[in-house]
Amino acid sequence: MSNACRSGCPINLTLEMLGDRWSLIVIRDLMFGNRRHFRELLTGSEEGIASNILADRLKRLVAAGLLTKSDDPAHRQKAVYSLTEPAIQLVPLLAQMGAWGSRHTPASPELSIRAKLLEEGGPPLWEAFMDELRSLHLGAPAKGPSVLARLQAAYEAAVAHEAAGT
Amino acid sequence: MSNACRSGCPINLTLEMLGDRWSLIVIRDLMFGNRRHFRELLTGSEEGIASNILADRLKRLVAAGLLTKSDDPAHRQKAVYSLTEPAIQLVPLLAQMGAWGSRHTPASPELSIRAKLLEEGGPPLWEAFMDELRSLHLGAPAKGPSVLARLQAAYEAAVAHEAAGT
DNA sequence: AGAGACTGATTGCGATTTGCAATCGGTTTT
DNA sequence: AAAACCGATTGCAAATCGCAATCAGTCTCT
Repeated sequence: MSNACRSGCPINLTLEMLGDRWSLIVIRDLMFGNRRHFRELLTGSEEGIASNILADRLKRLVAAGLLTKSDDPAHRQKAVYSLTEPAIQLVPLLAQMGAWGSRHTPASPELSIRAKLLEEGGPPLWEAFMDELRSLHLGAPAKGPSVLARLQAAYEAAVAHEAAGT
Repeated sequence: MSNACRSGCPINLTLEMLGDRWSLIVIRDLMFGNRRHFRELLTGSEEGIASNILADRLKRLVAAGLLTKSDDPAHRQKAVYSLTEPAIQLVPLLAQMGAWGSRHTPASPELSIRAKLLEEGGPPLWEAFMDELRSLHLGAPAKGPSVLARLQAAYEAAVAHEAAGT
């Protein structure tokens, strides 16, 4: 993935930075999965990323300025990964990606609930969610009710509804 | 890139389909560069894709239902590649990708003009552009003035302005 | 009709990337 | 002190990438 800088096209440069199979998965888990530590990212997601791949992607994303790495004050051995402002501004991109995937791939209906809610909310909801991420990751003040909790509640309701029979 | 289907998450499935360094470049050129033939895609873009990679991506995108391949009635040897409806619905995703890249990568200012216009236009402009792509690729009737021409004119004006000194 | 250019690919091959398993030294918990 | 946990690192085989050369079929030009 090193840098050849094939062209100055913004779409191309975005692909050079994020266009692989794992980088956006990591960012998705930090963004929607509320995960902060290496181990949470390693075992928490359904996709099963290998530890060396995760280590490599975290290193690259930190180097690219999308994540910061800091020490956990409570546990000296733990590293805490946080989204930076450029990564937080990927919310609209991931929202569109989720919306497209829920419409044009055989995505799980329960997992698509969040994507559809984010899509229906549109830019206003994205902004609220970005504010929330800023407060979670940068210590900025939160302004409204938790978008993350709302998305999660809708997902769990869908799962419960599914489990309770059609 | 074959199919392991790591999870049913819509973001993951979108990445499994499009998350590599070239697939979206090909779609970008079909979408914004008005290219239809293998040779145009091969030599037309700044990034310099290799012919075997292009052949592979075209094959995969056709198999995934994002492109169709048909014979050029004028030149029997030529194949014509067209965007299908699912690919046309990638417009918002590519718009967000361009917007993010123009803000957070060292993208060329001239090449960022189109991305910024698409972003400022928002969903209404995207819809108009998608209608235009449908008319170009599927033979549906066009409804308004050409968005593509407007974007291209803005780009060329920026290049001319740049060439004429600051 | 024949020479040559152009079409969409395909092949060979070396370099890189991927992903799995095992392991590491250090830290915290028991 | 022993065991579990932490964020990685290494070895290795497989897959992928990307460059160059090449291919058979089609079109143009004379």
